[in-house]
This record gives sequence, C-alpha cells and structure tokens, in this order.
Amino acid sequence: MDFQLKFAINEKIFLRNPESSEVGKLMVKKAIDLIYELGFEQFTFKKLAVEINSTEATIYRYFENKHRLLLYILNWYWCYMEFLVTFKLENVTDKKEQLKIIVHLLTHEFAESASRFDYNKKYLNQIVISESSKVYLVKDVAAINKDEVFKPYKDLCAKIADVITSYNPHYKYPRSLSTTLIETSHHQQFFSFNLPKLTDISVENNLNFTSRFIENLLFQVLSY
Amino acid sequence: MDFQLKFAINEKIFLRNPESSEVGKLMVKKAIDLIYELGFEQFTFKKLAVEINSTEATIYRYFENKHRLLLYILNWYWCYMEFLVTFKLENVTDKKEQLKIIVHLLTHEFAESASRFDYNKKYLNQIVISESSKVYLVKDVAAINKDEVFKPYKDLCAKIADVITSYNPHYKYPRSLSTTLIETSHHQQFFSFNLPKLTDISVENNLNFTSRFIENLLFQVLSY
DNA sequence: TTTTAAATGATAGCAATACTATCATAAATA
DNA sequence: TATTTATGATAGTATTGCTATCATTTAAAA
Repeated sequence: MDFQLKFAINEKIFLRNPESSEVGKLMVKKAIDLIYELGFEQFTFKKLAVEINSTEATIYRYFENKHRLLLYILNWYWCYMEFLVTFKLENVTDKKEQLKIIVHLLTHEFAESASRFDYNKKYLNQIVISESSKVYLVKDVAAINKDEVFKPYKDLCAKIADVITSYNPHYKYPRSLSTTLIETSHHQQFFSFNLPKLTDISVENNLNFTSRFIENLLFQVLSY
Repeated sequence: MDFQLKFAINEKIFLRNPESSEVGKLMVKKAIDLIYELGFEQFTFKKLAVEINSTEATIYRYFENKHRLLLYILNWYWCYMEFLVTFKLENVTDKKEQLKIIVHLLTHEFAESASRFDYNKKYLNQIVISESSKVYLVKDVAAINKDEVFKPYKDLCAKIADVITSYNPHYKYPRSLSTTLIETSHHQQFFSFNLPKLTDISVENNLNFTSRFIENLLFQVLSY
C-alpha cells in the first residue's frame, strides 16, 4: 500500500498552491532538503531555484518569501502530527497510554515513508526542532496570525490538551502544558545533541533521553 | 546609591571590547533599543550606525556581525540573571522559597534601573523572550559553542539545577528542568501575549499567568 | 611636551540577498 | 484552434553584509 498524505493548507500562506503543479511540489520537497542542509538563515530562493533547475521568479510566484515557505512546511508538519496523534490513539482507551503515545510521537523521528515523492521525514523532523520557532518569533507575528496560519498548531495543541484533560480533569493548564511538551521536546532534543550541558544527558542514559525526561515531567505534573 | 553592573564577557564574542569606549557602550545600549523596536531580522548595523551617529565600519570593528552582538547582549543577560538569583537567594534558607524566587525572576520584568547609562531592562526582557533562541538555533552552533560563548547560560542553568537538587535530591533531571523553566518562561510569556490560544490565559486569570503556570509545573514535577 | 600609536569617521566598493518587472515560449484549457 | 495560464530567461533595483583605504581625531608612551 503506497499512499500519500495531503492536507488542505491555508491558502493565505502561498500565492499559488505548490500542490497544483510539479515544480510546486518539487519546490517544497527540495526546500526541506535545502533548509535541513543549510539552515534557514543560509537558505535562499536563488539556491532553491538552482536545485530544482528553475528560476527565482518561478518560486516567487508560489511563495511571497522564504518565511512563508517555512510556514507552509510547518503547517504541513502540524497537520501531519495531528493526524498521527489521532491515528495512533485510535482504539487506545487507557488515558495514560494515550499520553505516552503522544510523548513518543513528539520525541521520536517519524518512520520514513516508502514513496519517493514524499518529503524527507528525517529532515522535516530536524527542521521542526531547529527552525520552527523562527516562524512565530518575529516582530509581525500579530499581523501574520490574523490569516490563521497558526491554526494547525493551535489545533494540535487543543487535541493534546483534550487528552490531558481527560487524564486529569482538574489540571488547570492543559493548553500551556501541551505547548510546553511540544516546545520542550524540540529544545531538549536540540540541547542534548548540541549543548548537552544544558541537559542531563550522559553516556549511560542517552537512549531516549528526551522521551524519558518529558514523560516523567508530564506524569508528575498531572499527578494528584 | 547609583551603581552600575559590569560583567566580564567572553572576549571571543567581540573584536574590540565595547565597554572600553563610549561609542562601544552606546552601540550596545542602542542595539538593545533597536532590536526591541525592529526585531532581530530587521535590525542592521547600518541602522544602528545612523542611530549612534557613527558608521558601519566602526561597529564592525567591535562585532563581527549582528549575531555576535546579540550573543553579547544575551551573555550580559545570563550573567545578570545569575547575579540576581545569587543576590535574591541570599539569606533565604527555605528551599521552596528559593525556587519561588527563581520562578518570579524568570517570569517578571526586571526593575528599571535609575542610571540613564544603563540598558533598558524592559527592552532587554523582551529581547530575551523573542530573540534569545536565535543565538543557538543556528547551523554552526557547534563551532560557536567551542568558544564557550554559552557558558553563562550553562552556569545559570547549573545554579538553578543546584537549587532544584537541594529541594529534591532524588529528581533525576535538574538541568533539563532548569532549561525547561527558562525556555518555557519565554515561550509562555510570548504565547500568552501573541498567540493566547496556545496557552490557558484568559481575562480572568491573566495576572501573572506564566508565573503561576511555571510554579505549578515546577512543584508538581519535584513532588514526591 | 612631543612623538607615536590607536581608534574613528568618511568614503568607496563588492558580492549576495530579496525582491519586481518584462516578455517570449511552452503547456494546459476552452 | 484560439486563448488563457504557467514557466523560463533575462534584467534591474534597493538593501544587506561585509572589506578596504585613508585622513583625522583622540589617547598613550616617551
């Protein structure tokens, strides 16, 4: 079974839907490879154009600027993550088990897909860890937010918050805890690899370090 | 009593010590104002040069690029924060009280200083919230880290971790929890203001929201 | 005080970035 | 077949992110 996942991405993020053409699809796929490789600051439309054997002009017809392209990629990721959460919680009745599955999803790499048209999930993961905060930590976040471009993030957050509330209905900060789990997963993965002194990772405990830290934190916070 | 705080900032961060001259000092002070006003992406040395009635060339003699200047500002902040923690915990013996003081420091604006030569603490706070992650979420973080430019952050983290351990010696992740407290303070402050749906802030509970969330999280995590 | 050294300001210049515009051609649709 | 639409090729512009030169001002050493 070789299937492909598509999500309805907010139309305000792009000028022309990249899903509507081959160059468009290639553009997003290669953007993921290139942002992973260069980092968002060094990534340019010029470099991407060369990579897809096209021109800057063509890319600008799809995306206003590289910030919007990153936003597109992250919207896809948030939708994908919400889909995965829904999918994996299917038929799991134990609330604690549900939360464990969520922590696992947030702290492990996605399974690589077979389809070669698909985005590189390993790269996507790293982009989310290293670059995602750059889409909202900007001066004009309020203006950008008006177009509802963060809705998939808010939806994912709300979904996790629901599971949190069903596990402990008395807990007062389900959404803040939800974003904390998401953001902390990124931070701890980044820190444990790049600035390990900011974490408690060590040679003995480096297996699933972030996962164990987050799970411990989550269940302690939600304990009565 | 009008005193000024100075910290020994890692020499590898700058080319020429900005503390050694008037333009240098003005440069850093005005950089804080300008980064606050424009956001780090829109901030340029050209704009800063105009602001201090000098030239780009002069600024480049002090800092290699704007990333280094931001790093300098954050180094100052981390030193300042560690100083404040040390200072405020003085003579406080109750461990729980100590942790409460730390949470308060992480989630509230600094008291504005009287000295007009001092950095604008309100702006500094906002910069830390919105821009601090941009100094380490870069592709060449490993190379940058070699110069020990993140030492003040690690020291602050270690200091808070010590208090955590003294409160609960059995807790296994004091440093990760420490960075989580710091980073989450920033996130929740940013989100509760800009993307409130990612938090549990509301009209009724907006007073010290982040503070209460973090404090609840901390003591739940550290409870037996 | 004079000499010397160092820091600054003014100016120039350059390659890369972040776009915008035009137009011919190719591809898709009517 | 005619017509719309997308692409590629090319050009151009303002800004950014630097580096280099040199005269002048300021500070330190002799």
